[in-house]
Amino acid sequence: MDSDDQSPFGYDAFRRTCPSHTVLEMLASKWVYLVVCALRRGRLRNGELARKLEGITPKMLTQTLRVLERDGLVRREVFPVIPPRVEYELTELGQNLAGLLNQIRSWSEQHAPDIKDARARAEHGRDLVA
Amino acid sequence: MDSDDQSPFGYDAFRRTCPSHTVLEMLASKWVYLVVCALRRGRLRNGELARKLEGITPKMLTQTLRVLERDGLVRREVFPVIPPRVEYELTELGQNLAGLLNQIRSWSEQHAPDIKDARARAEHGRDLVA
DNA sequence: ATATATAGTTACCTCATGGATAGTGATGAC
DNA sequence: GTCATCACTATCCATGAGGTAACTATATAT
Repeated sequence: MDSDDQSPFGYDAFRRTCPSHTVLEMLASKWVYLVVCALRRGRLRNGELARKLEGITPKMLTQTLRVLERDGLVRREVFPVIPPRVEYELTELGQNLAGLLNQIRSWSEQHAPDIKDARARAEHGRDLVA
Repeated sequence: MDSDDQSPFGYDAFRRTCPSHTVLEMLASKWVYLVVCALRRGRLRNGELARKLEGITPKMLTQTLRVLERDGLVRREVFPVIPPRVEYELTELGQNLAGLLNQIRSWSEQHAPDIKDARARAEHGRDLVA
């Protein structure tokens, strides 16, 4: 893909026309990555998710799941019983996204050390730079 | 890569130990994607970047470039002349990141339509769902 | 003397994200 | 009657990312 030239520059154009923006915006959300990872192995109930995602509040869990559902990445199934039972699972699209997350993780595992090194060099600053 | 089980759950653990967090955090920044794309074709001066990235303010341009420089993705070269001349270019690591951005764009181009469809379905809501 | 060009700073303000906390509804167990 | 369970929902509030606008320094050109 070398068609970078047609890419919109300027943030407004980027947001309106570049598909990457949609995805990046999702991934920027604090819990999306974790929720998708948690669901990779199969369907889970709300409570199971809440326990698995240590530190998440019910509000953020629901909010995240609603966004994911709206975007077609997660399927929500409600069992009309009492007490309530609700299960969540990745759709095909969601599993596909998990694949992208693997690519990102793979890149990160390869290169995060370089970034950390650069940060360390920048932090200790010029006392080391002759 | 199937080693999802060792992945930290809970946001704090994620942040401290998962390399993906470092990268995702970067990509969440509003201008990083655009700046890296702008520099893909070669080095540019500050003013050239400012003109290319329609809508960016000098503050955000500098801020973004400083972060990228600190993380070893961008090299900054200062020419001691007046008026000042400063050029920026991607490091090898930065070009590598551009590769990841291409993967993300590729995925996005393939699947963003599905996401948009899902959103449209969610918006018009249940009046269409029998 | 004044204007211009370049590459930034600096101070201030706004608004969205997300955290904290408490409340809701329905039913079966005790 | 009331307590527990489960899956939320509602409300308020703090933090920080990012926007706005004005200011800086220096040498050359006029």
